[in-house]
Amino acid sequence: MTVRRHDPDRRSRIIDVCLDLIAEVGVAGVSHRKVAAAADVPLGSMTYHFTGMDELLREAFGRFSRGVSDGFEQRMSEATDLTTARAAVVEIITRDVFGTHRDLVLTHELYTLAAREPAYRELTNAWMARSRAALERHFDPVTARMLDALIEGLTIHRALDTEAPRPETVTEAVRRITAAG
Amino acid sequence: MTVRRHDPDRRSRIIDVCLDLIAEVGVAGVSHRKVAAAADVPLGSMTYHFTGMDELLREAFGRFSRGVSDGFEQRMSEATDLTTARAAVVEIITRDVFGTHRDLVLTHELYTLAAREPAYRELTNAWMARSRAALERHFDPVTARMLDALIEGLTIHRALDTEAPRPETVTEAVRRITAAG
DNA sequence: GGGCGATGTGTACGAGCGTACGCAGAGTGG
DNA sequence: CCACTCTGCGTACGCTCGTACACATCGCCC
Repeated sequence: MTVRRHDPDRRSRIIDVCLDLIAEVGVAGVSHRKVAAAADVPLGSMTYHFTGMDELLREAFGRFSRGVSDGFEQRMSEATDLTTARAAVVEIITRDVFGTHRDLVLTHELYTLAAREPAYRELTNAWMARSRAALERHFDPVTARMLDALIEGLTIHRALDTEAPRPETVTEAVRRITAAG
Repeated sequence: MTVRRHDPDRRSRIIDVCLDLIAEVGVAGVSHRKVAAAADVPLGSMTYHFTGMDELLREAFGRFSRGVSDGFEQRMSEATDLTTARAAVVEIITRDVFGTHRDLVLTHELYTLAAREPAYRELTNAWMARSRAALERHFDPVTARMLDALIEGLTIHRALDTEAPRPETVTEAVRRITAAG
């Protein structure tokens, strides 16, 4: 009948496609059938590779948050002193994190899940812990914590507000937070 | 047959119940039928009072965001000088905004919708504009903007992180941001 | 009192969903 | 070349969904 396709990356590809689909239509709009169609795999593959929608979602968001964290750490590891560290934070806010609409949407979808279900909160916890750790390479723990929150807030407002904060505002905010107490 | 119940607040009650339901099971889990059952109205009332799910959701989140904004303005209007204004902001972060789990979840659900659909972004825009205006009663526009973002970030982290930022951290962050440039 | 809009409701239909499950077919040991 | 196993797939079932629509009931005006 149909050619039995032997691609060992199928499971992984399903996860990627699932993320794309979530970004497009939201967690609410995702179904086994749609993912299967988008990934060009038979419906049966869904139940074969994943015990259910929940497992798929958790793996997808795990992959996503790890990816964002990687970028964050990368960016911070390139800084060598206070000045470059500050600049790195500004870069993260204004370019990295939600550089793409996809990332923005996915982040909020994850937060929404995390707000309701503890299982997903483990993902956000790990994510935030890694962010803070990366920031603590250059700032004291308390400042790192504030910075992390500031990054979060500015990025969200940049995305959800019509008039985004101007670059100078971001730079100034980072300066104030990182100014020695 | 069934007693025709004449309550003129039915439409309004449906909206309230819808918000509760969203908080409980998420936008994804809400359906006409569930709302109808929870509000104790016949299924037909749904289509009678609302053209569709979208209208219901938009009205519900409109009511919600207006309510939160009201609280925000209230709190800020009580401040009289820099010290009390700072304290008010701290209060907002640590107690008001997402004092209840319900508010937290609803906010994220709204953000998620806003991230994808412009129609809902109008709600978040208005919300943020009002927040900023309230802050500008006590702070210059640029500082107000930063503060708004900081409030956002700290509140989210307070909700989605296992180890919430300590109260002193919040106070200190507000102090740094509002310190004269 | 009787007719008639307006208001509100019950029901039925078709679409889309997750999941279970029987079965095809490739690989392998004899 | 056969038999058996294990990977992977197609299909069908039962359910929930949004929506349309025919109909009941109320208040009002003549």
